[in-house]
Amino acid sequence: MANLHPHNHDHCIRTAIQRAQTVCEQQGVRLTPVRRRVLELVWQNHKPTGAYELLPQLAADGFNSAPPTVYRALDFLLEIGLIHRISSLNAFIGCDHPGGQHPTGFFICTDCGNAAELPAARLQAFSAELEQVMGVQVASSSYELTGLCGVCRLKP
Amino acid sequence: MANLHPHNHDHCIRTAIQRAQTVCEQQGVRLTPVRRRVLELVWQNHKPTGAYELLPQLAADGFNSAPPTVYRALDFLLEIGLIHRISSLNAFIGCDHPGGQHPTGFFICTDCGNAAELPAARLQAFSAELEQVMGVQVASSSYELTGLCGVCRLKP
DNA sequence: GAGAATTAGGTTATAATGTTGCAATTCTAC
DNA sequence: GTAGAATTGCAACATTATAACCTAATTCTC
Ligand SMILES: [Zn+2]
Ligand SMILES: [Zn+2]
Ligand SMILES: [Zn+2]
Ligand SMILES: [Zn+2]
Repeated sequence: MANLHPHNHDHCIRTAIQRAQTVCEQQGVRLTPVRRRVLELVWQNHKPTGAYELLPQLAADGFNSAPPTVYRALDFLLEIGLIHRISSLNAFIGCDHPGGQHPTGFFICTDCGNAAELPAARLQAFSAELEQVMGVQVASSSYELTGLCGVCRLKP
Repeated sequence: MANLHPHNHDHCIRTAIQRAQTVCEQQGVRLTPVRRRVLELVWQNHKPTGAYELLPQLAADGFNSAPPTVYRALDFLLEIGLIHRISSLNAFIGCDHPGGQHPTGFFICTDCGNAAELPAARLQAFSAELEQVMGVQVASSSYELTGLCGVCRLKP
């Protein structure tokens, strides 16, 4: 929602990094320079970013830049819930409200490319509803929507 | 649901092929031998199937077997809604109720590997709810759940 | 039916995405 | 400081998907 409208994005980045540091301290894991830089790069905008897009950017910053480096950093960030993977795009995006594991859910605008996280509470409720109806036990879920965001709907 | 329990699966396959023929006639497109065989192979069980798994099976049947052949057939079947793509698995699975375009939604059991399509009406309702709440216009959606199915929950 | 237009398939090569295995280094805890 | 764990560097490789270009089959138009 907010992510789909113009805003001070530097604030998004700063907040994301700060939260990441907090989360890492709480969980007793290390936000090393590569991991931190990968997180910043994923947060450079609200568009899902491919792993291979990060390689040259990391290289430009003097970091090692080979697929395993990037994937290890991404796996780490996924593991502790700082980013999500958008599997329909083979891409990654920063999590808006890290701190606890929660279902992956995004709306992605096909016009501007921005993505916004879906309200976790509703996802949770829907997942619970389906568990009931289908008699299954859900362990993880991912909901990916595409279409036009509020801004792009009103463009010429 | 039914797909997750033992059943006469030959019936599933026959039904799927019959429906496919109907859909293709209605839409004025051709269910060629390769396309038909790929559909049968996708329906050989209720587990999502990777494109490259199909190659040797097609070859065994005397069909041409190169990636473009399989991907073209899969693209065709996706296009007219006879199969779905499970992007978290890079795999494909037959559609339970083809005939109209509808959102992709599956529950995949992490123990037995079987997948069952989610109730389309509920997916539709949830998508509409999110459109309202977020002020966006949804064009396509995909919901992928994993966990334990009713059968596997009760195993030792 | 002949010829043009469209659609489908064959073939080769290559792009894009993601992983494995192992050695070298850095960090942590005692 | 030293042992063990975690992290990184590096090279090769595996998997998934597409591009480009051409031939064959089918349908359309006359
Ligand atoms: Zn922002
Ligand atoms: Zn999130
Ligand atoms: Zn069946
Ligand atoms: Zn379906």
